[in-house]
Amino acid sequence: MREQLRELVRQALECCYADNSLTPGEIPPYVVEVPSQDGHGDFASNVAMTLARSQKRSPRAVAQALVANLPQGTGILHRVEIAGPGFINFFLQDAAWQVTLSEIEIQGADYGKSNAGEGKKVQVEFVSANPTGPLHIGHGRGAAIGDTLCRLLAATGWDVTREFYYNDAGAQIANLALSVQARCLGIQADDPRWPANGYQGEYIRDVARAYLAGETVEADDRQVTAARDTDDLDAIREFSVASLRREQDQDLTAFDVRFDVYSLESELYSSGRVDRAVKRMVEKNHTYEQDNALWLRTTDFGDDKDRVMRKADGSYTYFVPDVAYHLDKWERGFVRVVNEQGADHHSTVTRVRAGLQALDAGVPLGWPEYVLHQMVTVMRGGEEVKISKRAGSYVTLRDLIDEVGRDATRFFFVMRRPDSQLVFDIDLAKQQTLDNPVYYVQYAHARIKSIFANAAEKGFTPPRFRDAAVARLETPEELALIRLLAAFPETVAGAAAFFEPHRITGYLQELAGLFHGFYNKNRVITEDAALTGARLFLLACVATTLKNGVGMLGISAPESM
RNA sequence: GCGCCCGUAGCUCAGCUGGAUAGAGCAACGGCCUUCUAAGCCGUAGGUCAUAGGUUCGAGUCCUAUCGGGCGUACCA
Repeated sequence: MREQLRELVRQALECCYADNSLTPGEIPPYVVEVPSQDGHGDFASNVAMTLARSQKRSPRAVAQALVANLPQGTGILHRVEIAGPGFINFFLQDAAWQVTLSEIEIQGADYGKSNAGEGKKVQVEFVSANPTGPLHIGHGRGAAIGDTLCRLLAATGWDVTREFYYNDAGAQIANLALSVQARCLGIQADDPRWPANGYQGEYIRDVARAYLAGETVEADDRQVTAARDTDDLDAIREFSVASLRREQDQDLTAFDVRFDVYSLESELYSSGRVDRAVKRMVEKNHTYEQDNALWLRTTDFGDDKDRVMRKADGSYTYFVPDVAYHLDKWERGFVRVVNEQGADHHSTVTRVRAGLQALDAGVPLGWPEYVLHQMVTVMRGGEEVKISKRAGSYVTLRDLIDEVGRDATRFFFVMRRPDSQLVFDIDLAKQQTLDNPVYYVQYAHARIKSIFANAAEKGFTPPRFRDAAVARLETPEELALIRLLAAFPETVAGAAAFFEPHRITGYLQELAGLFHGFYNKNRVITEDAALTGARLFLLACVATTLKNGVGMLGISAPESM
């Protein structure tokens, strides 16, 4: 609907240029939007104000010319007015909205989808936790945002690959192996023989026990049987990594998050990709030697100082394999790559992009894209739940899922802009009342289903569009609902384009709110069969949209609650 | 010190990439209800958009500076 109006405005503008009622020129950037204020029409455009300057005429005069040239007989416009400083307000015929309801029926589970991606390949890397412990709250937010982004991108026509990257070989993993080995040998954390900076969590004991018992563990991307030999550090490492990867997989599965591809940092080295990338940067003259180290001139690409690539001891700094990894992503054909990470990794953004430019491989500026989420604070009983990884006791993702449920956890994690810090109120998330936004949204869906069940007992079923007297839908609540239903596809498109899942939770809360308001004010099942049918049809459209919306968040739409 | 993010109602947050009188939920206050889903519904009040400048027809939104919070800022990942 919005697009149709944009098109009408464009046609009017070209007519004005053609008959010289406006001085011919460019088509300026302009918007057609839903006004925030009731009484300003169904849609409004600022086009006249953006043209006023170049036309050297007042915005209202420009608007006059445009309105005079609006195409006639489209059957959707009721009236048009010029208001305020020069807005053009469009009032649509009620019948124009009926198209929306027809569309929802036709598209069903696909309503809300669009095709901006045109089937092009996008990769989303998220979570990417190293296998040194259970997933914590921060990973949970990343998992929820990343997975939702994948669903949104898929819904807007992208061919999405979900990828998980981790390190199974570095210093932290060696530390993990030593910690498990110590537990195997019965060494306690307060023992002088305990490894420096060893992992003290209870889960380390579990891994050690399983290793000694000769268990076999199977993760999504690897399977290992314990060698039971406490001297074989390599075997302990392999087993520990597999064990913790399996733990993470179980948590992610409980969260309904899955990956298509797992990538290992160690493979970047063993395959020679790291060396190849370094060699190429050297050949392209973006590096220099100084103080026994190899430096990348990242200042050529917007960094505030150059960065060391290869240390005096011959090993690479952390961003080098990251550059090699992203070159690999590029060579795999992803025209877009999105990295979802905690904001504490933001320093890598400039370096990885600089490294890719230094490779001169045709990678566009600003590739890859990043979504960095801020910290999560967990509140219970009005107090902050302290997270202490060192002590080995902290709120894990699994704890949260077990306590408040998958749906509520996911909803809360994506409810805020990734950019802003998030307060996770456990008490609110658990509440079975309408104060809880998840409950509020899901209950709207369940309530509609309940009404359908009630209607069925009285012999009513929701009709097909062609049999529904949709013209009978004329109360303010009904019209507001239809208008909001019509805005769902563009809301999804915006959320996907700007990587902002919270637009979906906001939309769903608003839609649920309008529905509950409608419900409280109007009876659905009445003696008036035609009106009852029309309302049942409307509610079927609301239910479809709610279900599609929560589906994009990976959340269920219960039939009853 | 430098970089990135944030600062909007008492609290938690929106504000659709510069538009009209800045919104929602909770809490507060006032009323109604016992009717398809259940303590629910309606209404009222609440603001110098951190501060000060700037850009322009128009700024919560863009620019500069300052203040406050978070995260980075190692030849750690």
